[in-house]
Amino acid sequence: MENERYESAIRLLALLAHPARLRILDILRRGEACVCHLQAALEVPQPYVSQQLRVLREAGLISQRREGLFIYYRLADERVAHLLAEVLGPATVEAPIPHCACPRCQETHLSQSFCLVEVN
Amino acid sequence: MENERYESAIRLLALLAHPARLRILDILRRGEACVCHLQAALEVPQPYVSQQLRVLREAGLISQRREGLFIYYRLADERVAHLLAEVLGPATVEAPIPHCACPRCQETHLSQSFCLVEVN
DNA sequence: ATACTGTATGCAACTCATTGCATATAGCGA
DNA sequence: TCGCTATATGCAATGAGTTGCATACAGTAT
Repeated sequence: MENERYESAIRLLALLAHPARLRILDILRRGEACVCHLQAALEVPQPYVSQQLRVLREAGLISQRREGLFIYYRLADERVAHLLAEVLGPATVEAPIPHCACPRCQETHLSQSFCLVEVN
Repeated sequence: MENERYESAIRLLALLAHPARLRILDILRRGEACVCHLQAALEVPQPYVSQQLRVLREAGLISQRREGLFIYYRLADERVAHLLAEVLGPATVEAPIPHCACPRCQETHLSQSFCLVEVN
């Protein structure tokens, strides 16, 4: 079928055309993030985040990696980064997220503090 | 609001994530086309085509031009061509459309016949 | 005027994704 | 083993877009 090209494109576009999923992908294009991180950024219930992550995962757009209790997600489809750049512009620097408890965020907060100290 | 960027992107993506609209835009990126032309290509009722054209028009993605009874539509937003190239690949040559009655199609059919004659 | 053709509009019915929430699972530490 | 935290799943209710169809409008020609 020739119109498989259309169907495939539509599946991809429809996945991006969603507030929560678009924000998730926008965060992930800056690098890995755990669920609690995404939850803190979106300010929505955790099951809701997991639900959208499942949709994106089953579509092959993201992949996951477990590290203890935490599961880190990342982009798995390079088309996504291109599309995001097209519709959102280049990736922006991560805005500070109100209290995310994951170890990675703790590190970031620490290193940021250190940076400030060093510069001063 | 910062998330106006997201909303605007979502509106655009959602407009493309639709079988009829995506095909219409894919045809229009090859150049102008009248409604009867699109109708013949999609093989759907004419009111259905006009309806989707209205959606695209009100979103500013396409513009129109009247010529007698015929109304020719064309892309009006250059982001669309970029996005289509991203998700569909480069524009393909127009496949022959089963009997479209508009003058432009008649011309095309004629010139194609002439071409064949010349080559032979 | 009238008839005809190309295109647009309005609206109801239906479909399907979205969302909320209760609950289940997985790993870790005591 | 038990409790705790991070994450996942299932399912029902809601809601928004899609689709079909009857009809209206706009040019053109006779």
